[in-house]
Amino acid sequence: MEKTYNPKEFEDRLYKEWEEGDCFKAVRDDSKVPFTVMMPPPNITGQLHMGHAMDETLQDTIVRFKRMQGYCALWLPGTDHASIATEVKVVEQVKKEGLSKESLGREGFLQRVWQWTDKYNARIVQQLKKLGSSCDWSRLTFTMDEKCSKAVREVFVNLYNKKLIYKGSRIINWCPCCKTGISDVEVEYAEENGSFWHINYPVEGEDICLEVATTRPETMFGDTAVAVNPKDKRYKHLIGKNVILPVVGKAIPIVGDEHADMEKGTGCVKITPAHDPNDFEVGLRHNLPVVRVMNDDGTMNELAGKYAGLDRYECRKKLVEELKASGALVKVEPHTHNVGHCYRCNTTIEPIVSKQWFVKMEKLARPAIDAVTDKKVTFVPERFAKIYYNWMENVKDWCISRQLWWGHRIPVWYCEDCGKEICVKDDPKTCPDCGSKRLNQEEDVLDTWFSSALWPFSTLGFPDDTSDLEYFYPGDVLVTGYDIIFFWVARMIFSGLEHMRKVPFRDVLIHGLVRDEKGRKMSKSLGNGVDPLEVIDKYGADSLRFSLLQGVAPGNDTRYSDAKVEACRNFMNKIWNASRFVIMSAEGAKVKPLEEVKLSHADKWIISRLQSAIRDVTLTLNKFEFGVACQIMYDFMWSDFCDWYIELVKPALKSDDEAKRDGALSVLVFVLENALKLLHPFIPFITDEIYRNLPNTEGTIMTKEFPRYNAKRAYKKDAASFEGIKEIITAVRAAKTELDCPPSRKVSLYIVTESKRLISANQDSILKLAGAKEIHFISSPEEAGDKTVTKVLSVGTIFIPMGELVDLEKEKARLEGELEKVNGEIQRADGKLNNSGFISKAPKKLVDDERAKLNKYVEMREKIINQLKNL
RNA sequence: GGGGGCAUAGCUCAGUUGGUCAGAGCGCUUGCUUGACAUGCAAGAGGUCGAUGGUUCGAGCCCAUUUGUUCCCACCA
Repeated sequence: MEKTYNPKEFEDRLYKEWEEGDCFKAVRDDSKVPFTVMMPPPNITGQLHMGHAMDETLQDTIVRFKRMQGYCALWLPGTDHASIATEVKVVEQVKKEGLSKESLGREGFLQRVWQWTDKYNARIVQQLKKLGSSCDWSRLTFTMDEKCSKAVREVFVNLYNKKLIYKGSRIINWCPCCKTGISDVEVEYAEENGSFWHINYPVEGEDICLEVATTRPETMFGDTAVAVNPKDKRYKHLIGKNVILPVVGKAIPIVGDEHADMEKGTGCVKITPAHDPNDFEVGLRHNLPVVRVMNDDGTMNELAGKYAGLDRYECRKKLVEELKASGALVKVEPHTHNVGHCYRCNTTIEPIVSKQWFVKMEKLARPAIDAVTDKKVTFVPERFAKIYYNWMENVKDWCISRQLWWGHRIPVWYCEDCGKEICVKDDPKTCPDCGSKRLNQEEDVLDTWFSSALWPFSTLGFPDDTSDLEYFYPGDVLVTGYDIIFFWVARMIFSGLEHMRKVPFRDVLIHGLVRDEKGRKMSKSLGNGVDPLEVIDKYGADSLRFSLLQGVAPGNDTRYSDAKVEACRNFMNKIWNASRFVIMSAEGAKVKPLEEVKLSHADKWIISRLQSAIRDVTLTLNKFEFGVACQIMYDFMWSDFCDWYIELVKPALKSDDEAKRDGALSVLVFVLENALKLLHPFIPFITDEIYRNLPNTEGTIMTKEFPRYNAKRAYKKDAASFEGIKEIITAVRAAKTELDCPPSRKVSLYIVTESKRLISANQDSILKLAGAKEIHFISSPEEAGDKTVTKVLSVGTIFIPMGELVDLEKEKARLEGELEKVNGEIQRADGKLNNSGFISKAPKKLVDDERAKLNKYVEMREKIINQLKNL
């Protein structure tokens, strides 16, 4: 093995071996319990970013853990066609060649998108592999694959037949740039400085005007009423009369509607049903005509009269001028308001009435809410369930049609002859009513999330009753960020319930965002994104993975920093070197099973620590507490194993006693091998590379059994008593530092203790690690001489003669400090024990422990006081 | 307007049924070429856990109020 950890040397090689060895493949095995994770399919438009890196690392860790535990673990990968995002990109691309969607035609354009897909699909898969993702690539699914299309049609037709899908005129968010409707969740709001134009609408036949205010004056061409509140005394009497629309000169009615807020502005509202969601509702209540005055590209249509063909903002400018000139414009106020923007191109959204397809949500939402209340689906952390409820309980019908070309085309045909609407799974040849062959398919495609919603079962062969679907559905855990709970998680839950009659997964593990070093969201516009591949190139995939898990609380955002990855890389280096030491020491030695080894206190101690680590890592991983699990392994490897155990066994390794040497080595190898297995789900590459170099191993670590807690090997008592040895060593080291004594100077130790046997047995370790030359057991402090440094410990009291090296004043000060500390402890314990509430109500064990502590401290105090006297 | 999150050592953050929980990493101080590792070793300094009140024998941990900060949803004629 090389001297320093060099991940580049083995990461790609190992991944290839895993893949070629079919280690990721999940094949139905009825002797095993399935464990299913569906990868949230990354968009083919994107590169792998830190958010993916975190998402995939979490999933991979869970899956590797479960796989090693003996589950038939399936991690199914895939990619998403991302209809609008991809279409925008490809339009941009062909634009550079002077082409457009229209010039290419539907077929031609889609061909280009497929080319694009093939290229970038491969790229993202490659990137996922670099991370070490152990997914079953033989099942890689693209949301536009044949099997997904089949599922989409099945579901669409079923919902259509159940009347849960309908076509209707509604106000939708229209993006004039993408020329498609987008769903509410795809709209991003931002504060903008605009104006409030106050316009006078003269009342017909009266000498008064109603003043209305608007932020979008150009929509006045579509006004079909002015509303006032029916309770408003100022205007009540005018209800039923008409106002004259300025510029247009058309008479429109004054209606009474609650929507008009008496407190707000003048209390009069212009009603434009075709261009405002609230106005649309008002229009329905009063049976007002819906007059659309804008084209799909954001220009005004012929109803805008002389402004027809002008862009909406150009029209606004000119119209305002005209209103001003005619005196209709009362005033203009500056006004900041939230304006919706397209999440893809950031163009200002125009609410426009339009014919769209919708999924009726009411009936679907109820069971989906119940599934979470009934704990059939559990959000981790729990608080995200609230966000889910909040949305589900107020969910509106889902607009699923998009005026795009890239996506699943809506399976509805219209008969050119009799006008029949046909919705069927297989392309119809003739009209079932009139037999006509002149059928035209609906132009619109479906919202991307329509196919994503089916992901948990479309990937397994739905609607066919496949063996996989039966075995692997429902999934066990879905891992994703909190930003797509609405878009995706909610829709998968109700889709699973509706079409599979079962929830799609039991747990939803929600993680936070990976932010930049300053805590800002990583974004293209800020240019602060960190490329995971560059990080992997620099530090290795394991370091990146570990840094994304360690110290992160479930559901919380985390900051990326090079410093953190570097710290993790150092940990990898530590593991690497410790292993190198073990492997080098093992050369030529016999590694025996633990049963054949006589175990020392230190051996039992480290094995005991290992058992704790096994127990706690298993426990925390089952609860998805990755941050805690990482910390346990970090401390175990670095502190317990490297800093203590390896140092402790070095003498034995150099010993001439073969049995002793082989024994120590057997324990070293045993502990390391188990630790590597515990670490493998987090850091798969380095653990496997080392594992393959360990004696008596064969093949890859990833298919080995995850360690199980062994109570017999917990050695609780031995482990606890060995802590006393560590205490002595630490105390001597500290004494030297406190007195500026070089650590290399060997000192004599005098010990008053009742644990003589324990200390004798570990004499070599103490001498070596504490830097001592001899240990004398004495029965009274005087035997140590009069000038000593004293350490009062739970295993006994140690005295170190310091001769002239000792600064008496310094030692006195130290002891006084110590005395103060002990006094504090006594006071605390005393207080507790004098509290009758504590004595009577706290568990007996705690009270006893406290009493024991008090006794110990009182004893210590006496000893320290004695020592001070001696000085 | 509705709902969250966060506030713990100089910095970034852990702390999940209230009882060795006051922690880690980085940074800082002091000392170490201790034959796995200076991407290292040893010993340290550093925090009244945002504020106030409450529940409890006992509270970063539970409740109420409050301050600051941040996010999501809704609305904004």
